Amino acid sequence: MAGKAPLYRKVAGDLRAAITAGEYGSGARLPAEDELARTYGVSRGTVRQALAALRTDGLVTSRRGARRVVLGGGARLQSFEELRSFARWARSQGEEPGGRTVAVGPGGATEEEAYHLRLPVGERIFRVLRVRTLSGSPVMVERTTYPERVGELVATMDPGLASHADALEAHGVLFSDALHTIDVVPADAADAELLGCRAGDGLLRERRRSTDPAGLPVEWSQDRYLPGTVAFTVRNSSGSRAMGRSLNGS
Amino acid sequence: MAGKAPLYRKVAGDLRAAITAGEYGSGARLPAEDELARTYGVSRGTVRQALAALRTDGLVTSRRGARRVVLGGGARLQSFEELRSFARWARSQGEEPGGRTVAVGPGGATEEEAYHLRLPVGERIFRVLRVRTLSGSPVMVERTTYPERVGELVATMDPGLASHADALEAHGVLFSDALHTIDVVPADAADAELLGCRAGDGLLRERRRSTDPAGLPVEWSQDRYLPGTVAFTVRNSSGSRAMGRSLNGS
DNA sequence: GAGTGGTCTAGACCACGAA
DNA sequence: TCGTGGTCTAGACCACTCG
Repeated sequence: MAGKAPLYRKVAGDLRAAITAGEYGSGARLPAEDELARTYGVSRGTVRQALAALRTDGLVTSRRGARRVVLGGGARLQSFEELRSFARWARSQGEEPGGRTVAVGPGGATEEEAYHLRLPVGERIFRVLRVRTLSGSPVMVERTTYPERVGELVATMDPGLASHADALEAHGVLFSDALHTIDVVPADAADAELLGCRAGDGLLRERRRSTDPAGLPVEWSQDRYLPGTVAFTVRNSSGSRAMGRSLNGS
Repeated sequence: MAGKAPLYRKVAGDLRAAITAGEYGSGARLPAEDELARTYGVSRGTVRQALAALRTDGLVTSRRGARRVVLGGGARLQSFEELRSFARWARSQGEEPGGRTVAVGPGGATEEEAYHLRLPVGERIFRVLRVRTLSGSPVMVERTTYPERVGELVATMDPGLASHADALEAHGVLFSDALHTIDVVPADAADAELLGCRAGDGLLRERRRSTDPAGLPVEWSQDRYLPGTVAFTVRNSSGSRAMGRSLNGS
């Protein structure tokens, strides 16, 4: 099984397991690349590819001339998949994601929508307004705009569907890249009613445009989270960066 | 000059310039790797290393079997350096960063501080409270805890210094990795007074732990931004991720 | 000075996409 | 089917760290 996985992934997986199992100890030095290559019976290039992944995940450091150092395990990585889909992320956190589609329908693209979806103003698009819940409690209002070809699929979906992302992927809509902007915005009247907060309360806002491998926009979304429900986590390094989303644990 | 830069960086730079100059056009297909290798007179491996960087920056896609596609230029990348230091980021945005040190002094690590700095509770640490400004207006309150060896350097610095990061680096304190958590928190009385807002207003909070190449924590900070002043931007892809911080432009 | 990671090359085979 | 990106190898040299 898993015979399809590339070699470097297997090496990375083994190393990750060994590190999180504490076989090297936090702060310890990793074996040299040459030695790892011998140990795993692969070339040094493959080992380096595996280590690059661990570097991105913040598990090890790297510095020319010095051995790699194991960074404290602590926070685990959250993948692009988990970041992209509220439902997948929630499940990975052991929460039960839910949702209710408040409104869905076609319309003409506003200037903002047209800009983000790279369409002419007035082009036919689909808008979806949803309330997302964790264990039954509303935590987020999601306003998404889809280009026509994607929106037509979404419009036919079950209003109670937990994950649009899964369904879209099953229809061949691929998500490849996303650009997120995170800030604070006061709740408007609609937000207040849907989330059960007061108008004017500061909400955590995430705006997101996702594109497919060909660079075509597939979604433009504006999500507003109730304070204290989620936090976004970002890991970055000189040379590599990573991000995820986490439940608020404080 | 810059003869010291690795080859793949030069290739990446050339490609980046060509792309942002529109030489390929948004949505266009990039030349094949083999062709780029011939064009630049380097091996395919080097071209791939350059393209990996562009992929991380969200400038091009990649899919096995298909040519790479140029993604819309739009938002430019913000580097780890800009993300790490408020002052450097501000300057990169054409803003004039300022700051005022409200309080600084040694103390014993609280449980939270000890956890994040990986020290025993009660260990000697330094706390710094600063107000950061853009063009003279306060936009952020920064509460930072440093381990002793770093804090002693910070404590001797000019209270009006714009960039602690630059000064620390000059003293050999290296920042290599950082983990950020972003959420919303109501302003307390101190925040309200320092930022000139009302207590209870929602502030954008960024908590951050930075470590050096050896994995030793060098800083634990909690920053609170006035709403509407900054937004964090994150770019991620299946296979690579990036993040930055941006001025609020809405 | 020895060890180690960073860079680069040349070539190979495979999996997938598109014509 | 053919071109393309993804993976892997073997070996080389350099820049840097550390004892």
